[in-house]
Amino acid sequence: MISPVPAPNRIERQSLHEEILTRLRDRIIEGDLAPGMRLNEGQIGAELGVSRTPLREAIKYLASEGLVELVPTRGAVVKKFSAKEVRDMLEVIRTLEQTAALRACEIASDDSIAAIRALHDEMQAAYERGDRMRYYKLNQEIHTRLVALAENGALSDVHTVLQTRLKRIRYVGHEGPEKWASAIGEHVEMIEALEARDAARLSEVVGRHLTEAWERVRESLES
Amino acid sequence: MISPVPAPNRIERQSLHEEILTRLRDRIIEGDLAPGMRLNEGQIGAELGVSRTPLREAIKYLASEGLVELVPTRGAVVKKFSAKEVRDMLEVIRTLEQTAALRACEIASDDSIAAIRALHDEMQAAYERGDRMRYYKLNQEIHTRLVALAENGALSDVHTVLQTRLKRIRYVGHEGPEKWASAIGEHVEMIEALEARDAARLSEVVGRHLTEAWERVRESLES
DNA sequence: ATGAAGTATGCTGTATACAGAACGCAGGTT
DNA sequence: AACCTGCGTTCTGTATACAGCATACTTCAT
Repeated sequence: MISPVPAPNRIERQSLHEEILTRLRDRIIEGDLAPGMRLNEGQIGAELGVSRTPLREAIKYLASEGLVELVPTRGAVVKKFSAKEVRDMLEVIRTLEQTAALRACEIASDDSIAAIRALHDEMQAAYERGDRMRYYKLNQEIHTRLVALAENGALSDVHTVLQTRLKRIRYVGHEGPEKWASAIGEHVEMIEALEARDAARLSEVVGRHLTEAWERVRESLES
Repeated sequence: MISPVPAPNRIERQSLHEEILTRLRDRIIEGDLAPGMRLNEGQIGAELGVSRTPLREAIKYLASEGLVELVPTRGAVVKKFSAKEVRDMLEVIRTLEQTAALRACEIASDDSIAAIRALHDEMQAAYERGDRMRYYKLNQEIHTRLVALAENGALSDVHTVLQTRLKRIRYVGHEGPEKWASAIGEHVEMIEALEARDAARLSEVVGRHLTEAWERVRESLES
């Protein structure tokens, strides 16, 4: 049972469809709404304690983000990604992060790099504690921050969209501690290259990191 | 006055919000809905002859595409892009097209390249006729096709989104026949490099083409 | 027993109705 | 004259109502 939205909880004057949007995204990423599953508007609306109108608006937004697919007269279905689609997305992400890496080495301030280093240390700590969720979130955050260093809004936008589409899959793909370890090693290299402003090396490591990411998730996908 | 949607016109079983989506996109690109303009749901709904419900759904979709911005309790506003934002988008597009170019030289079939050549010839003809709209549409189509050659759905997706965001601006930027001419020249080079499967050259030309594109539009933007 | 046709139910797609917030205007006060 | 204040209008945000399509089930015929 999902707890309904408490009325005066949304102090931020956040509109309801926006809150629903976040909730649906989370439920998809967590796998509560599994790929291929049809979204029954009546049922989900009841679970969330909202009417179908703002719910439908949130679904349309998710459709544009690529997390659900709209099937005419049959509503929305949680998007199911093929192995090729995942690989394609990772390839685009690699290109985007490499582009960001080049620019980051030119313009990134010491402080912003230090902030990423701090996140990395925290991530490593989470790894050693075995705190999977925290590790995972920090991992994503580091990649987001790296792209942000390029100070290109459009670049961050498209990167975020693709990262969001893959969140569910990569979350599953990081099961098994041995997979965490290799990812950590690559991250260490990334931070070092960044601190040295070594664009070529950073680009190389980022590329390798995402190739490895593909290897980590590929087995969890049927072609 | 905008002609309302004829009821049985949508034979394709296309849902109404989808049709509205296309219409709104077109009106934004054509400048009928100018940047910064608020979208009055009542008024636009009346003009299109539809109720607010599907209209709002279409607006949410446009928001996710980045063509409009949602302001809480104040509805949607047509997104206004700064010079930097435009430049950033063009830079990402350049990266994407270069990535596509590399892959395209590896896997593109003769037929698919010939198809692009045909589009180019048609575009040149439109140029010589002075048919601006046709020229413009073929120009966009050629770029879309080039990216499609890479056979990477995610790549095409994000490219399309960015291209759509810039459509209005690039349309305006192509005013003045002298600007057409330079763009045509670059296109000729692109096709030749593609036919020769010369990835390095193609990537270089694509990069130059988009740098030029920035020069063509920059003056029409205030910083 | 199996297949086809008709019916019944549930869900989506769209319209309408209602509540609440923001903006404008008028009138009064300093 | 400028500014504050209160009211009214207009618009957004959400809920509800209704129509039409799709699917599943039942029933009948072969």
